[in-house]
Amino acid sequence: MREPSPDKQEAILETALRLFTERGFAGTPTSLISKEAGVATGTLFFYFKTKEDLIDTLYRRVKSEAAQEMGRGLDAEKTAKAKLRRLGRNAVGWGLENPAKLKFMEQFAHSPFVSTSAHEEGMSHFAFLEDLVLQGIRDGEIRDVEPSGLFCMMASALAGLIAHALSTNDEEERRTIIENGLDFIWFGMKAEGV
Amino acid sequence: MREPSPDKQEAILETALRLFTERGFAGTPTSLISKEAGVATGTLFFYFKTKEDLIDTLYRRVKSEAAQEMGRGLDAEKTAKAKLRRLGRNAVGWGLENPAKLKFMEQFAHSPFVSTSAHEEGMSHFAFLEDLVLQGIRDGEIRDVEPSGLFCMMASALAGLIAHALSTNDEEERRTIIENGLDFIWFGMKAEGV
DNA sequence: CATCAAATTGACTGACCAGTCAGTTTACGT
DNA sequence: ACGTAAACTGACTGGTCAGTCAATTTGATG
Repeated sequence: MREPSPDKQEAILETALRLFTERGFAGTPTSLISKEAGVATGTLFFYFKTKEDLIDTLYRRVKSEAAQEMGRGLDAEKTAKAKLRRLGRNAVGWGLENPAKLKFMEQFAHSPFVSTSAHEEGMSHFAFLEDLVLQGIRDGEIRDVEPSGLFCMMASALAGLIAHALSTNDEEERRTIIENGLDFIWFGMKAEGV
Repeated sequence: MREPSPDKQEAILETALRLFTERGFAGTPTSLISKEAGVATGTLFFYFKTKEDLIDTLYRRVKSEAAQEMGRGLDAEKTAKAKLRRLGRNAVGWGLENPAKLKFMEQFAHSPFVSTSAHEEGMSHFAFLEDLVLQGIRDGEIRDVEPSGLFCMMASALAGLIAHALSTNDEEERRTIIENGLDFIWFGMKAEGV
């Protein structure tokens, strides 16, 4: 017998991530992925039933990694304000360090040819955020409105912030962009008079 | 002689918009577009040099229409706050009435296979927004930070708001989502103590 | 070492698709 | 009503690509 090689599968996933962000889903043939990953065409289809399966798997991984990274250290903070700031900083930090993964996720999220199930599964990783906001409302720190709306605004604002922060290479300027962006989000959420 | 028929070109553009949002760029063959538009394959390539040319043309149109719609009636408002509220309402209104065009633009914006030139040209339509924010800062209504950052946050927050507003059919709930969302954006931008 | 099942290979296939082009139709000027 | 140039047609082509499969290699196990 012989065990499946995690190396090969890993190489395929890594190569696919890079190529997808460089050339899009439709623009990267599986033949190119396997070639650049140093495996045969058949091997790719041994590890992934179809091209879509490969994309889905990649999405699940990246999304789960992102969620984990963003939640890091949130428990150490006491106030909702501090938690959110930490979350925002984590998110921006992750996005800056993994621009390829970020781009992949954006592309995936807006592509009409991917399964809804993967989308929904991806969202489940962010359940802890819902709690965070609810707790913040209960404590009077966050404006008492429909939490899913706040969550949604925050998420898209964060995505915009990361994209904008990525557009400069000046370290100082970038820091300013991030701080201003996090302020924007916090002022948008906080209860009046806090 | 014979003049080009605006009807045919229009039919192609409309059909392409619908199919692109339903199936993505890569998922819609030109043959299907021409078939559903009721013209021959060759006619599509008579009006548009390539498939990419068709997509670009569509983008330019939609973006320009969106910008015009969003700027509607802004001059009538006096304060930056009122202008922004009006802008936000216009944007959400447009997005709700033209979900296909919105989806198309999102897909386009995140697709790696479209020309950068079209992107940049598209942005030029929104130049008036820059002025709006600058004026607001001068008047002390808006927080005095890098305007492009504010602009960026506002744009992505608006996109998120529209997407969220589209997710419900309950008229009352939708109104609430929009008002809360616009509040989020305004609180994120306004100067403290205004 | 021999065995065997799983991993791996890459040439191949059937489907699909952007774009072409030689021919046909249309409507306008004269 | 005729000539003509542009609009329009759709069968066709050259190329590409997802996925297959028969053959081969690999390595764990007895």
